[in-house]
Amino acid sequence: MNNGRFPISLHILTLLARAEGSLLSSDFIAGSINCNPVIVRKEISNLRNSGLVESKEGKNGGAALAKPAESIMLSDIYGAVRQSSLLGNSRNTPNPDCAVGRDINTHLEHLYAEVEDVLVNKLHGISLADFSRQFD
Amino acid sequence: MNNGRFPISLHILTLLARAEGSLLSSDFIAGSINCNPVIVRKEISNLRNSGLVESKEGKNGGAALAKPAESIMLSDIYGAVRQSSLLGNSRNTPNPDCAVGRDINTHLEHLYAEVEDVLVNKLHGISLADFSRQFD
DNA sequence: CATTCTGTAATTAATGTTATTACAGTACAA
DNA sequence: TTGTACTGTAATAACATTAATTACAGAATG
Repeated sequence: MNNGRFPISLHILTLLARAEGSLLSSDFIAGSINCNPVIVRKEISNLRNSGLVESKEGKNGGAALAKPAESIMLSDIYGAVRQSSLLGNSRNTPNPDCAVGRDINTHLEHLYAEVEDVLVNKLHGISLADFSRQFD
Repeated sequence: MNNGRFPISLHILTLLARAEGSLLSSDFIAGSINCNPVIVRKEISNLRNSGLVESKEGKNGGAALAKPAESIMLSDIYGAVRQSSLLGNSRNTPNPDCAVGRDINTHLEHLYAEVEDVLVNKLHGISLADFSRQFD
């Protein structure tokens, strides 16, 4: 994952945590992140699917946390945005006639699972409340 | 890091570990990875700069490990290829007039440093010898 | 019922990554 | 001493991914 989705989602959630329940519009959030509001709405849509955020349409609509910031762990955010393996994958399928090429993807997957496990454990120890408290 | 550099470098090094000192050509290695030999030469050049590999030009040239596979840790490989933060960065600079926007990059950096630390520790516990033994 | 907002699709623009081409230089071996 | 088989590296092109933009239907409010 080397795109901006994790930091953008964390930014959104930090703003929502600090808004303490009042609805924030995608325009306002985009103004803080300095990105396009459609990107914000897409990320909010994703966070909603993960149960972290709820949103309201129409005039005076916007988004708010779906549960207390104390109970949202950074690992939840990571899980919501994760899409590819942490340390990358080669684009081509390795040569099956080579002892290393044949099995490397299996062993890589195993390694990545182990490594991601320690990362997720670490993130599981930090709540959104912890993170957003730093801005006080 | 979401490109293929880590897996490609690990693939190269695994082949070299198993070659036990005999030189492998970039063409041979590229054949196992199934990528372009120039990519292999570039990665080898990078690994050489990190002191993990040595190579010889000219006829019958090629690459070999610069030190025993037992003393090359996966964290060394990670360090050799790492170029961007693990969990990504937003492309735009956030709004400095917003309490969150103003400080989020500082807090993100701090978080990333902590998280990367546990990842590197994990990788530091696995040697290239450990990894390549799996292919026996 | 005009206004302000979300939700989402479709397109374009920007960026990042890998492949390819090209060629100079090195080492070996006949 | 010259042909051959390699590395090293730059420059470019092809491809993939990511973010921005445009467009518009639909929801809630006053």
